[in-house]
Amino acid sequence: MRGTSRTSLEDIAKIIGVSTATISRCINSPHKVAEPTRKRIQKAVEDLGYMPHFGGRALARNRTNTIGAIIPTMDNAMFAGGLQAFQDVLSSSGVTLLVGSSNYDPNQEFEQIRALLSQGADGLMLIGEERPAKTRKFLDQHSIPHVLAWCYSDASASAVVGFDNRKSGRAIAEHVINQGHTKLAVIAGIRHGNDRAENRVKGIEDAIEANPSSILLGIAEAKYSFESAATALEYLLNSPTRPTAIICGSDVLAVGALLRTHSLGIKVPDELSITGFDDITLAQVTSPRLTTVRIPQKEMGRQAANVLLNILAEGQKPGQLNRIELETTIIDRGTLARL
Amino acid sequence: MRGTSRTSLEDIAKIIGVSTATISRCINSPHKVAEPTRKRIQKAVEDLGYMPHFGGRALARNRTNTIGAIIPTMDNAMFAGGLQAFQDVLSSSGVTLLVGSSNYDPNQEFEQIRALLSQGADGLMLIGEERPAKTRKFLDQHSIPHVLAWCYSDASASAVVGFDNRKSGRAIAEHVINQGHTKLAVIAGIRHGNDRAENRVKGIEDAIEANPSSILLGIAEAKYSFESAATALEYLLNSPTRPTAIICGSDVLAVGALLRTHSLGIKVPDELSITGFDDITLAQVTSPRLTTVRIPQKEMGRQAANVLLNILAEGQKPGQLNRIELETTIIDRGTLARL
DNA sequence: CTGAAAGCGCTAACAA
DNA sequence: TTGTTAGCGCTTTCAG
Repeated sequence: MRGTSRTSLEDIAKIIGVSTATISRCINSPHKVAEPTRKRIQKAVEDLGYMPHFGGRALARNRTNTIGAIIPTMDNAMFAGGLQAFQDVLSSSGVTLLVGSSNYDPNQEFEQIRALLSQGADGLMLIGEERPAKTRKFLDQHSIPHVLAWCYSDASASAVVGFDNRKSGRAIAEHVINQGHTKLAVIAGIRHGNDRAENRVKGIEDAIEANPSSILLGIAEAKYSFESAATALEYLLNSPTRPTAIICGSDVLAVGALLRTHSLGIKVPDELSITGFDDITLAQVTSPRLTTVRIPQKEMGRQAANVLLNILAEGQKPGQLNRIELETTIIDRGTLARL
Repeated sequence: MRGTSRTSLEDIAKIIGVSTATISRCINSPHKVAEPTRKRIQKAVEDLGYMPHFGGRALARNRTNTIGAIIPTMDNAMFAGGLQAFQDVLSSSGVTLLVGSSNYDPNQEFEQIRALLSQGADGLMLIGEERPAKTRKFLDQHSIPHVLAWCYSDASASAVVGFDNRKSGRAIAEHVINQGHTKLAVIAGIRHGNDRAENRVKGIEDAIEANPSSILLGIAEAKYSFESAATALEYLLNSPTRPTAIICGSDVLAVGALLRTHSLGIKVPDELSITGFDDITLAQVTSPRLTTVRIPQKEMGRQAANVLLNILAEGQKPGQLNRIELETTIIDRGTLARL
């Protein structure tokens, strides 16, 4: 129902008696317009609150200065920081960000991709590497400029800015083992269709394999909710041999588990160690505060934006590698005991 | 650099030998096209991965099925839940959501409004009531359909779906007073340009005024960060008379204060009570868990979406009131002592 | 430095 | 049921 009264270039043109071309020029490259004309135009534009019509512009220019990002969820703070940084960089380059969320569902992700492209997104930021062939083919077929974040692989055909989940999983597990733990268990996110969750577990398995004294007593998958993690914890505690450390695939899982230990009267870390992954705000707030793996969210967002802007500006040079690997760091706080 | 190979209606038209109009029809109202033609078209569309060009469509239809939302920050979980709910409703009506963030800055908000409208947003969701005359005039002048959330006022000229911050501020303060506290202090968010923060404080003042036995020892403003809240806490604790309860304008502030009490060796709630506002995840996780005011985020998001879709569909009827007031609830957990 | 005019891809009358 | 056609608002040659 809008458009009833939208001011168009032509309206302004009529009012101040110049051609639409001149006004367009004045808006896009002011220096190409004579000083007095420019002044007049700028005043009119200001007074009328003129905004260029996006559709018209998109049509004429064949690009939109818009980038889409699809994250699995907005519900917890997981992706918020990275997205904010991503957005900040884009804004300062005059690019608008469209955000979609997929709810961790590959089909929804595909639909969102279509929607955002249809909305005119010039490029995309996607989370993680794994997606159905259908989606990959689609991106490929239309040669959609895109960058993957929250993951890293040398083999990626796409531009990628992130960290190696497997390596990080291995690092935290080794750290736990180095503290003297041998009986380990894992609470992982749902791995199906989620390479981050999957690879973190693989990394943990790598570490255990490399340290024959340690054993993996069990892996429980849980949705990213406190309740679900708590259930997983109880399940793991009920195994014949009780683990001394539980490595969690995310902070939300770790905190869910930790909260349940409180109500179960289990002392962390004295009786049980718990580690997280992500280092979201939550991790600083629990008692004891959570030992976890810090992901360089902000950095990732910033760099991903730069890489994508770069691809958009220069085109994806065939030989060019757009892969940036960032490091994660283990943040030692209070939930991991030295045995 | 896209568009090199975008498939257009015309491409398809040529290939299968029908007019662009028929294809357009087939996409927008399939029943208006004969079965066999439809099949052929649908196959071609599928095969070629055709996506309608948003700009062209926007231009021809003069609307975009896109709605914009501008929230103060994506950085903490404050608005995430509401936004997710908002988005869910929109998606199921085939409307795309554009998200912008203003960083609590009225000027940035204004710029974002322009950007989103320029992007073709048919309507907007904005947080809070207070904004510069310039912004209000702009919305008015262009008669932009919009809904305000996170606030409520009978007097609002705009559609509004939210809760009365002042009333809620009063409610939590009265609750604290009813627990026997008389010496109160407040850690508020930055009130300038933020009516939610402002009104919460006003509500607290209302309660104190209505209960002459209680006194307000101080108000400290803090940015929404732990560190900043911690500083505010120390400031308040250093006043000649020490408060027994600190009412905070948000959970982030309350948790920041609470964490500092830990390092200060002050026992909460025995030596000091603290209350929050929002009931974000954080509040369930601290020790003790935070007594706070729950905001019906999801409900607010859902209803705001419905109101806005309704306005868009029917036009803003002059006499019609689009105001929905939701209730907040006090969640009693462990940081408020009975004296 | 400015204007005229040709589209960009799509939809919506209107005709056939 | 389908095709023809005239724009939607903007940018961009190309002339002047």
